Amino acid sequence: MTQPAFDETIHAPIRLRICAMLAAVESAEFSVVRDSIGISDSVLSKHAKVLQTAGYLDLAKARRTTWLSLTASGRAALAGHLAELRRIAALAELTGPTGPTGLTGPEG
Amino acid sequence: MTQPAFDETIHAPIRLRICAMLAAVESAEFSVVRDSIGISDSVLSKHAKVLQTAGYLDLAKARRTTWLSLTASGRAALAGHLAELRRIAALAELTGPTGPTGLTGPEG
DNA sequence: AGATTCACTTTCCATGATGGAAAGTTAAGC
DNA sequence: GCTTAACTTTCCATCATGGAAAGTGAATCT
Repeated sequence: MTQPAFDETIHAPIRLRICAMLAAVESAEFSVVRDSIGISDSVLSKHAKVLQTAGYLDLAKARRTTWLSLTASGRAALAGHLAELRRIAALAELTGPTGPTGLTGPEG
Repeated sequence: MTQPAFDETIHAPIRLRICAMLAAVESAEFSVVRDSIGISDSVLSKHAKVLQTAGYLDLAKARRTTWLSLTASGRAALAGHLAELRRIAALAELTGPTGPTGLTGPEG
């Protein structure tokens, strides 16, 4: 199974949204992704290129539209990153103060 | 209950770790946080200041050590951010390709 | 008391990310 | 051939981030 691994390429806010969105589908149109996330052409284009360069995204041009899809590697990296986020979040969700370490402050 | 809200201040990798770590306890020593996360003095000091300026972190000096603790506002912001991350992640976890929108690519 | 150490804090500096705007590119349509 | 649609690149300005080193102030030592 997927092991937790923090991935800075995926972590960036916009790229995290792009990846999460694409994870649920086989592929999506450039314009749909752009509008769903609410960013400009140039910004999506640039972030898509970063993901593509990392081997996480595939850009397929069909006629006039470009279809974006995660590669197997991209899906794996996203899964790993989400696992790591859950791991980090789990620390925080031991229901607040006075957790497992029992650390207390100066006035404790 | 906490509503999902993406928080850029918290999202930065190191600050996310700091917040998640502090969420589980009442407070922790500067040096413990620094070593747990594996960063330098100056980096923790600077990130702590960012969180403090945002009203999320409290710095209390007791004798020689500084204790870090999340403020109520910080806990709320972290909870909101984690909720948003879960929301985003949920999109990705509808078990991969061929999700709810049924979008398919050029060869579909 | 003065020197030293500890535990951070700030400054300095260099690099890399990020975004908006505008210009550039290319296939498709008229 | 000219225009349009749909991106891609470039240009530019700003901000974030980190390491190294200098600075600060409260202990502790001699």
